Amino acid sequence: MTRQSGYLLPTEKEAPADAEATSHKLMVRAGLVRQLGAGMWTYLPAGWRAHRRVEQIIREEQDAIGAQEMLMPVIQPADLWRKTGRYDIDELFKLQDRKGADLVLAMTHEEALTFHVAREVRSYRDLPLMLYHFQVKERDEPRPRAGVLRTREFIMKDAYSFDRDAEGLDRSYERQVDAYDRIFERSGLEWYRVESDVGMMGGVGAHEYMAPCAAGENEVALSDAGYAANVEIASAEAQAVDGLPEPLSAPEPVDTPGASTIEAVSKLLGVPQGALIKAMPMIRDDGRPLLVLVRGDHRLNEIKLQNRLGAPARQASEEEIRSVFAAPPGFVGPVETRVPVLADEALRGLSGLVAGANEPDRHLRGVEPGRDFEVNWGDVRDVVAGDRCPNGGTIRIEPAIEVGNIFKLGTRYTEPLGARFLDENGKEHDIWMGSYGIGPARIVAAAVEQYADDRGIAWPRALAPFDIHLVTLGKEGEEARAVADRLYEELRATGLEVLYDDRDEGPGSKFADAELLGAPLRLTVGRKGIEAREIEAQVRRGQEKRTLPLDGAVDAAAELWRALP
RNA sequence: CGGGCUGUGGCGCAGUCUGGUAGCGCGCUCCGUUCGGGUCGGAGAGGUCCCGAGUUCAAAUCUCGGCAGCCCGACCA
Repeated sequence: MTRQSGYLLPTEKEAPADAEATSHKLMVRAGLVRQLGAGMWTYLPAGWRAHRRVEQIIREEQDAIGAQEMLMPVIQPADLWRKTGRYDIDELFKLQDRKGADLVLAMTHEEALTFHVAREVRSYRDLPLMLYHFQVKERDEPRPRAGVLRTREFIMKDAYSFDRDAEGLDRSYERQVDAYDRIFERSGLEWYRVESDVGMMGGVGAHEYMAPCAAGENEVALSDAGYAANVEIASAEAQAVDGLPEPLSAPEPVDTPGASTIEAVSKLLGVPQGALIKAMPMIRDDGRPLLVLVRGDHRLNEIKLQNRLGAPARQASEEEIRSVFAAPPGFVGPVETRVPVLADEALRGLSGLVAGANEPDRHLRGVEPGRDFEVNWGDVRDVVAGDRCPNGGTIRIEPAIEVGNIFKLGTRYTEPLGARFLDENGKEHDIWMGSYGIGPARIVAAAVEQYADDRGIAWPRALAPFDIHLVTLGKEGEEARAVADRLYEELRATGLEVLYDDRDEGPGSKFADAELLGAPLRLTVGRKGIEAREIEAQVRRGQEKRTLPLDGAVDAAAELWRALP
């Protein structure tokens, strides 16, 4: 029953005062969602419709690659999480039952499913296996934000593959890549598949699916030549520095009183920032110090550094800089330092550089890595727009929202949870595992972000809560009302999802609400049109209007709808 | 976790500095009017001023403590 007169669709003229993101404002204004607390959101009927449409696309594509839908609990024994070493994650909600037993609210379901697989799968004959469910995830986010884009509770489709070896995992992973490509293609979103960091998940490979939009929390490095990677791991050739100083035969000191920042030194000495060596004193996880160098106009990428080192590292405190690095903060440099040096590739081959002198108010110029100090090399900087891709393209950087991610986990979870199988020779092996997540709410929000205009949402056809918004301007007893009533029934009979605005409102507010809610096609039945034996059709994207003959209007509308994006 | 901001009918806000009857717009109810782009007029309903303690004859307003929400950053499976 989707007559608007009886449907809970509370639209608002004004957005919540504290909303910033487009999707946050519009999803509230259009009556799709309401907030219950920080990072806690209720889906009202129309919003839940959009969510379910996304779910259904995902479900169909998962089923199509042989994944089997199931359901696992959110509340779980803490022991499982202790076994995989994830119990101490801050984002994990922890609680106790009345007996004092430790429980957690699951943030994903690797532990639970691997627990079951460890018990039910004994033989290579049981593999490969692909399972999934749609289930609430709970995460104690340090900072929920932007409406439904980052919440503490959300529904995720998470799928898990189980294979006998790495080759099997590769095949399962490729099947999910195909399924995900189809899911996002069908959703109508603009999207990229990008290489990504494996993060805390552990494992051996990962991709993220990104939907570009202004409210996105991630940055994606792209090139027209087809390169696509999360900036967290993106790699490219640095642009040359304009105006590098002439090389010197040996470093020479130069007074730089008070110039402890790249900008200050650059200005004081009249050299470009790219001619400076930015020296970052770091302390590795095992306590060993390390001096990391990047070009002055570049930024250190801590994820790439961590991957290069194989272990986390943090910035040294000022105290540690003085004691361990024997240098005043702001004037640290690689020449005659007492700690190992790791330099970014962008510094390779450069000379005539300026670096800290490890004494107060002084720098060295004419520095050349390799000649003036021993160095290990690594790619540890953020790429910047304009860098050259290995394949020839030029990097640009766009904000994007992560709408899906896929991981090759390997034996990260199966090993600690004892998920093993016997091969043909009766020999036992760990099962190889992959995990594949999608957040339907983010797909909904990304669609709102990508296609909104100044009047409201403009859904892609695949995700709209309603296919057609039928608006009657006729009052009870008028012909326009009777015609619209009939049209409503006939449209529904074709299988289209129709929202019928039969409210006793003026045309202005009905049109405004329809454009705010954003169904791809609006049909208007009014007295003027009836007299001319026609109804008006307006395509939401671009607001193009046309008239359809009243006779055969249902078929004409359905045909028009099918042609929409 | 660091920085900033905000809590006043359903929504958006004023009032707080300078203590003294709680206000405006939208929305809501009823009557009339209008009816292809948020009509117009009239009459109404609706508020623990986030919570607690304190100062005072008197607190939305001053003081102290707490809670909640938002934004930036850190963080983020």
